[in-house]
This record gives sequence, structure tokens and C-alpha cells, in this order.
Amino acid sequence: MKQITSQQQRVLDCIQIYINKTGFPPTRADICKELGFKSPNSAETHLRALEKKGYISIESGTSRGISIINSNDNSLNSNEYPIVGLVAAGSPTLAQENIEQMINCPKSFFDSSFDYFLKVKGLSMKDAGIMEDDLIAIKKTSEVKNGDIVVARIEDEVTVKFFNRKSPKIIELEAANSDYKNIVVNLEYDEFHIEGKSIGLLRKN
Amino acid sequence: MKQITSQQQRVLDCIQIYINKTGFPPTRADICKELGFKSPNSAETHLRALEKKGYISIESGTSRGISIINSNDNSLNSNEYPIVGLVAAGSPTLAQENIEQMINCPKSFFDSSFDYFLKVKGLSMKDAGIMEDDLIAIKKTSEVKNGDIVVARIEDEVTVKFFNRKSPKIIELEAANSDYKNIVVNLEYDEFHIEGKSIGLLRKN
DNA sequence: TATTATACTGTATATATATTCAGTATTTTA
DNA sequence: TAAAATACTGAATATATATACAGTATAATA
Repeated sequence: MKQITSQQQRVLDCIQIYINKTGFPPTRADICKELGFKSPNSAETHLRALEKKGYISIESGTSRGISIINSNDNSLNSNEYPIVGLVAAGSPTLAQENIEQMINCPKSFFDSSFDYFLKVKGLSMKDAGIMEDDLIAIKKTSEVKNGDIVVARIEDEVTVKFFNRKSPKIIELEAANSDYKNIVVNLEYDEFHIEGKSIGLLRKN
Repeated sequence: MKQITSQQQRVLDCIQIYINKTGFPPTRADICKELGFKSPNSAETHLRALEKKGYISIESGTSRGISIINSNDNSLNSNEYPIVGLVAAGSPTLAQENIEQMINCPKSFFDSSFDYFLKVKGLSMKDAGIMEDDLIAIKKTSEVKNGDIVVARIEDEVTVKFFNRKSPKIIELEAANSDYKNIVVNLEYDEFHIEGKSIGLLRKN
């Protein structure tokens, strides 16, 4: 499957969320409203790109004629998702040896699609209601905005924090616990990477 | 739920089949074509009837703005769980009018079976990592032990707290937030009932 | 028995919507 | 370095679509 751009991903997500919410796909205008575009043609061109790359199909001459093509997984409703611990850099997050367990969970369980569950260590996000051993649903993306809860890698350490861009080159990773210090990252000097962002949480007790 | 006529059932089935096939709901004309009607008003009146009886919702002024309302017969589809708000006494927790939404969730999702999701109001359990609008999975039981997070009803109020039996007749319901007071219940004088206990948590963000 | 609900046909229309065309600018690819 | 893809704004338009109005007829209620 062809590479998708971040904007195209936003549009694809927007369509899925709209369907989850309303039961029917959005119009071009709906997408514009949702994503802040000012011309319906912005949505149109993104849709064409997504269709060309095989992510959606568009019924020509048909209002709201968008349907999302489920590529690899034929099981529409539910799927197996891996649970991984906080993994140091080097080994890819989803490498076999890092997967603690698999869990069955409906695809549309959260408002957005996601890729894996991360098992939280420590209490640095306690005030955000994230406790030790909680499973946070992570969507692999580097497209994050201030206030998002992100999985970030600084040098060799992987951590879960609030994302806050202070300036083009300065990012502050904020803990939700006064016992923990915030981490300030300078993109010029520090090796920094966003693994993904949290779109939901699961706790067993 | 109100009685449905056979023709209305045909229309309802037609909508579901159309959605399964295309990914989006039919227009009035589509329904006519599918069922052999010759006037779009035939479909229109059936849709109005189905809406009035609560089987579908129609978004006015919106093309294909039909969505099927999940009829939610609790017994049949065992994978669908209701989401309820904090409900005052009198009305049973799982009464139809208290169900905000249904959610698809595997039976064995948490370590124990459960009956419904409760949508949390307020921050009284903040330090236990339970935030406003979190969904806690509730197992209907009165068999609870100290330290369990329970859904309790005292007189007319329903609340989520830690359970702590102080003596055979004294129960303390402990908040996990210093801004909230604990509730001391004397079983001799107070009307008290345990609705169930939390066995997990789900958060969407 | 009068009224309402059901079950249609047929016509008409305002508007919701897809879609094209004309631009501008940046980034990526060949 | 030229071409193609990306990422938009803005305007225009044909048509897809919801929806109202005018009928006809039968069955179910009150």
C-alpha cells in the first residue's frame, strides 16, 4: 500500500470519526468544516489522492459516496492488538520480543484508529488519570499538537508525557505529577522522536 | 419499542443491507429502486414512520442522513454493553431511558465479566485515576471487599467510591480526592445498597 | 362512525452536494 | 532542473437529493 501523507491521514481519520459519530460519511464541506479548510476543493483533492492510493473508494455522482477500504484485515469488527511495555530505542516498538501480550479489541473502539497498547510504568501522568500498568491506546503518528499525550523518545529513553511546543526548536514534555520534572528538548542538540499519541486508555482492576 | 409493520421492516432491512454493501445509507430514490416503489414519497413516509417509532434517526436537510438506532435487546447481542450515567434511585440502572449509548466490547475484555459501563461524573476518585467522563466497567454484585471500587446507593444518591467495612454495621465510602469527604454509612439507620463493583476502566481522548 | 395510520403514485422545487476550472505556492520526485 | 505531487483558496454549476404538496385507497383505531 502506498505511502500516505500526514494531511491525507488527517482526512482519512476525519472520515472514520464522522462515520462513527453520525452513521454516514461526510460531504466535502463537512470535511472542510472539521479540518478548517476554506474550499471544498481542498477536501476533493485529498479524497482523490486517498482513492488513488487505495484507502477509500468514491462513488461518482453520489452524495457522501465515500467508503473506507479495509485493506489487510478482513475481520471488520475486531482485531488483535499488541500490548508493549516502554521500550528503549534501538529495537522497534512493535518487534516481536517487545510484545507482552495480544488483546482482542474492536477496531472502532476508540474515536480514532490505533496501533498498539502501551503498558505504563511509573506515575508521571498520575494527575491526568494515568496510573501504573494502565494500557494506553497509541496511534503511531508524528502529527501531534499541544496538549496531546504523546509517546516520545529522547536519546535512548522512551516516555509518556504531555506535548507542548514552546518554539520551533524547543519542545517541553510535561508530566502530570508535581513529583516529576518536565523535560525540555532542544531539537538542535537532542535526538528526539515522537512515536505516537494516546487516543484512549484501558485499565483492568 | 413500538410495533413495526412488515413493509416498514422491509425498508429497515433495505437500509441495513445498503449500508453493508456500499458503506453509506441510501437516498429515498435508492430505497424506491430497491423495493420497487415508484415515488420517492413512498420511501419518505416509511422513513418518517420508522423515525417516529424510534428505529432510525433522520438528519434533516442532509443527504443520506439516515442512521439506524441500535435496538439493543440486551439478551441477544451479548457483545454490546450499555453506557449509563449516574442514575438516581427509583429508576433501575439499566432501564432503557438511562442508556446513553451502546458499545461493542469483547466479553472477556476485562479479567472478570461485567454488565455495563458507568460514565463517571465529578472528580471524587481522581487519585485513583478515575476522571470525569471515564467509563468504568461495572459488574452487578453485592459481594464486595474492602478496597474495591463500588457503585453504591445511599438513600437517593448514587456514587462511586472505595468500599471499606469498618464494623458489621458501619461502612465507610472513601473518596480518592482530598477535596471530597468520605461518607460514613450506618446500616441500621441509612438506606444503603451496593449496585456493583468496578472491574475495569475505559477512557476515550 | 369518524379519525388516524398505512401504503402508495406523481409532480415540483429549493438546496445540498459533487465536481470542474482557474489560480498560487511549496515540496518531492525523476 | 523540469515535472509531478502536495496543499491549498475561490468561484461556478450541473445534478443529486430531501421534502413539500396534491391525490387515491385500504386497514386499523378510538
